[in-house]
Amino acid sequence: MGAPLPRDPIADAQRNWEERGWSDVAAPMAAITAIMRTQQILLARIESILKPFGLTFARYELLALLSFARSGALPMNKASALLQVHPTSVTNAVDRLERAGLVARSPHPTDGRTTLIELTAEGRTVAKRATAVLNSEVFGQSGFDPADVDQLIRILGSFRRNAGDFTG
Amino acid sequence: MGAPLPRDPIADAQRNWEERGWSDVAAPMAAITAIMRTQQILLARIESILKPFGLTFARYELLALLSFARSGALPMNKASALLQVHPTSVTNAVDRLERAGLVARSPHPTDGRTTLIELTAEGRTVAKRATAVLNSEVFGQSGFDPADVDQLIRILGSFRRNAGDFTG
DNA sequence: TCCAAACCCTTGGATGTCCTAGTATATTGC
DNA sequence: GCAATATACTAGGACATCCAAGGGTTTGGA
Repeated sequence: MGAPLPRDPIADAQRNWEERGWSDVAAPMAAITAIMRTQQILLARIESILKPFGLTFARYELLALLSFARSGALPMNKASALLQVHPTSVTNAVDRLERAGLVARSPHPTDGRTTLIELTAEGRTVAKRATAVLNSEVFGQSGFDPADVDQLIRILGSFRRNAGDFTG
Repeated sequence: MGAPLPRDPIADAQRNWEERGWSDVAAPMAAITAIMRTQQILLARIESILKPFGLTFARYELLALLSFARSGALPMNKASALLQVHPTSVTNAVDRLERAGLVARSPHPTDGRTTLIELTAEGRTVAKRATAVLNSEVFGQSGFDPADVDQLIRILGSFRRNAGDFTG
């Protein structure tokens, strides 16, 4: 977006917090703000990698999820739950993926309320290729030290559990 | 959004990656996905706290930034650089904050291209109140262990530096 | 001096997310 | 068996983010 700043703006914010007498919450504020910014950076990287495939991260996540489903199909509400996004976001993603010919909607055999999303052959191919590039270009060059990756998984996993994402 | 899942969907994804022979990138994939999800959770918490003030996180960040500026005013491009967002996002936020009477645009005294954003008296008051609630309700109850907060600041700070956010 | 290049902000368009409501189908309870 | 409640998906609206383009202002080199 722009040239690197001469100073870390989040560290500056943390100092500002401390100077105002909010030392007790300055560090968590900095950590949370850093998570926000890191997500933004990672998302931009991922989207730039997926752009040639005509995918966004939201659509890729859905494709990837379907590719791991035994039957290659999932009910919309299941996808919504597993991806932890609002049902309308799934509707949106499926609309676009369907128009691109990567997934297809089909009625649930026994529950008339439910719609199944199924990968098409092309969808499976695109998912595979996109994953390969993502693995080599993003996940394989995450910029995180291996030990730090473990720390992140542990810390954020604990946070997500406490936030009510899962119970396991 | 929904009830807690019986299993951690990100841990499942990591297992799926490993089973497909992508063990070398399974952990970074899980860590990155966890960052995405954590950001989503935190953003939702913050936005729900800010809603009564008529603010979103993007607008709050701009208000907070202005409240720490010596003169209480900043050029748009400076705000864009410090918040690390696209200039059009700042335009958008300023439009809404200005309509709400919390900031005011004024021409730069010497550079005709530049627009200064300035906090109004009400903007300063709202920023102060919103910060107080955010400190007590979010940052003060982040759900992160203090030691983990330090880890996050270190790990993500290093990542952001490597990503080109800052050089200091 | 003067025009091209650089810089600043805004407009318009595409996407994603959530919320609220509305329609259709299932399930439950009387 | 039928009405009330719950569940599943979709439509429309509000926001935020980014990109591409356009119009105005400054700067800098020929």
